[in-house]
Amino acid sequence: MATGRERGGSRKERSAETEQALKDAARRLFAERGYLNTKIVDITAAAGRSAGSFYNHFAGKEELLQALLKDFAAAGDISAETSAHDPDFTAPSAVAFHIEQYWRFSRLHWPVLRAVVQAALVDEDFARTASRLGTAQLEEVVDHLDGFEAAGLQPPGTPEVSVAMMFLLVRAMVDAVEEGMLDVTDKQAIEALTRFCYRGLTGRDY
Amino acid sequence: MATGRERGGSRKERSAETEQALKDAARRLFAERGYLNTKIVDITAAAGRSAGSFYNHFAGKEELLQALLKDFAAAGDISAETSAHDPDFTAPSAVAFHIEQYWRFSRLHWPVLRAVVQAALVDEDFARTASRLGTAQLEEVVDHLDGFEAAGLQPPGTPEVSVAMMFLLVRAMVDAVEEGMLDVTDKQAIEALTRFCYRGLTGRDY
DNA sequence: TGTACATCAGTGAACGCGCGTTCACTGATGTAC
DNA sequence: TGTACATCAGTGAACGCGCGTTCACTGATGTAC
Repeated sequence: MATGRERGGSRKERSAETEQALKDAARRLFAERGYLNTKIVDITAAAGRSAGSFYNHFAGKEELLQALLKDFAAAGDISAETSAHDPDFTAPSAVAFHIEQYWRFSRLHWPVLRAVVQAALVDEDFARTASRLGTAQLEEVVDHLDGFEAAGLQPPGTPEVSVAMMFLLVRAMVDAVEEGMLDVTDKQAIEALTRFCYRGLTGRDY
Repeated sequence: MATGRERGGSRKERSAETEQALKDAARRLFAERGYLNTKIVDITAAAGRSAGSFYNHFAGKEELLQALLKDFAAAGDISAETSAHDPDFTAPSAVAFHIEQYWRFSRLHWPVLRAVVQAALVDEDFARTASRLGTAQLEEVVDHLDGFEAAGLQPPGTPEVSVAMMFLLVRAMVDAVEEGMLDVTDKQAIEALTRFCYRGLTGRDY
């Protein structure tokens, strides 16, 4: 008996099931031991399928990761919820909002984001993807400093650099927490980041 | 003719030359294409030696990287110059000093630091090393916030988290600059970081 | 509805590539006498 | 100082491991009539 016993339905259903099982297993293994340390047989084994089955669904590990990326882009939390918000960083609440959004987004998609960063070390295409992911938010947010001059505030550097520091810090912090180097709750992290960044950007206390 | 023509001297000298050539080549290749993408034959070829020669000097790529780490630890700029300094972050100059130190250190040793991070993805031992490198500075510096209460200042989080944010940000910024994602001079970067961090830590303008 | 054939997801052993590592060999440097 | 032998850095072809990828095969689902 070659095909699954207890798995049901039509061919398409079973194929979709297997594909999903592979993606789930991959996401879990990527998170556990990293993209580079995860072998294809590890994925198929964890998904309860045979090695050969993998290639009915993906041309390779890279394509699987692309699929994971596509899934999370489809979820589209990046700019979706960020659409209706206060675009003026002179207000602490605006900074707080962006920090929290970006924090939650980064933690939620951490397994995939981390996998992309690791894949980028070895694969040209993912290097570009990673670079894009890193700078995507920047452009949408640079103009949030536009009100500074009128408010008599001076950002710590050029708008680009100032905003970049904010995002770099959040990402670095997520990494540190996920890697277990820093032991804080989400709430603590978000608060500390918000204060640090609001102060850092504006020069106002908070 | 097996051994080098134009390379001179005693056995020990020639051996030391080769070892140095391998280390130089490795450091260069690690910087160019990354630790994981650098094969042992790449190193030996770049050093103008044969593949087998490598193992007269190192048991593997990991041990070579350990040697590079040792070299840079021997240079010992980490705490050496940081010994005589102002340990009170209520003073902008103290923050500026630490930022600049850490910035220059990170950029100087960037090839090796980056290689260690990459090696950590695949090698348990380097994971520990990388973790240590990441937190080494923290402990030496947490007490620099001790004067805050007396000065009526409140850091953005616990002392650990506050100081961690500073170092994480500097490191993230070095990465961004080295990877070409951000285009700033050292001077610009150091100034922006100093203002951002001094403000972020103290809540004072600067 | 039943029968005969086609298609397709899945299987797992086998294949083969890339690369790390070994090893018999070379020729020069070091040592013994 | 000269000769004979030992040692050692370096060489590069060969070996072999790990892992990605293929492929002949199975058995179930889908289709034709």
